[in-house]
Amino acid sequence: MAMQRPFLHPTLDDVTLESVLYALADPVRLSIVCKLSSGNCPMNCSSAAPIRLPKSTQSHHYQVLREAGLIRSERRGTEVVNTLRCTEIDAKFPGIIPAILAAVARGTGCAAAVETKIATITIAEGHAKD
Amino acid sequence: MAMQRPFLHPTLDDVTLESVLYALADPVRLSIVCKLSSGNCPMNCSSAAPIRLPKSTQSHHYQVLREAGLIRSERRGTEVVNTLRCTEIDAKFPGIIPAILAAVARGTGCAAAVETKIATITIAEGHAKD
DNA sequence: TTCAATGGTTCCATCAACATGAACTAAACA
DNA sequence: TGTTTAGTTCATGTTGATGGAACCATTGAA
Repeated sequence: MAMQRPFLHPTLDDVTLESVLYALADPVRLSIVCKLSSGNCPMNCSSAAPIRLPKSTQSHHYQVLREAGLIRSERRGTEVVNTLRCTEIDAKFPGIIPAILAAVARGTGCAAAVETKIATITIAEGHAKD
Repeated sequence: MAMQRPFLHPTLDDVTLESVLYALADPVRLSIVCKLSSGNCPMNCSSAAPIRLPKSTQSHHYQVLREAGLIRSERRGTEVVNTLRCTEIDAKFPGIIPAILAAVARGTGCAAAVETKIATITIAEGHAKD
């Protein structure tokens, strides 16, 4: 049985500012990074992503984050655990990640809204089924 | 004769972290912001954009920067002068813009490569004509 | 006034990249 | 050998970047 394709992580040299900014410019991905950052420990994909997000969409977002150099992914049995590469990134681009996370934490960034929005949709669907 | 359509600038409240990051995630736009920042004075579109960039492309990028809240544009006769709204943005999202500009200034960001790339193309075209 | 030059904008087509639903796969375990 | 779990891959509609062509407003000269 063929081994599953391994994950590719860019070296720090290959990480570009543009890719990092691009990866963080999406509310879902920003929310994932925030959750990984607040958890401070490896998290599998489902637990770090907003609830009720299609798996394919999750997989895509993790790929973007991984290829931008923001996270490191490792297989553990059936699941994939992800950790932030914040320390490395902060060594190359000092201050950027902390400033962004701080903005989100203050509520001026709207990553929190993703959870709220999805919760709202969930509620609306629940009502629709009534 | 009809007045030219006025520019629309978002209020600081309407500026989102995601839009700001998205706008800065493009090498051309990042290069424009750097040039405006280093100049520290209003600059018209052509002088802030990388050389040899088609006018329609410039126009598009200025629109994205304007709608993200990063620049303010005003008509002065036949030209449009642009200024950074860094002070405002920095009040809402402290530290982000300075950290990004610092990364570019150190050469770890690749916005400078835009000019280099275009200069290379220009040289190559020059050679081709020989 | 009329006319050309300047500096941008708008429209359009093209091509690449992203988001997501449907179908598929590897690993773990009964 | 099922069956469940957790992600991946494929196919497709949507969006964004790019750049050529045509257009518009302002300025300055004849």
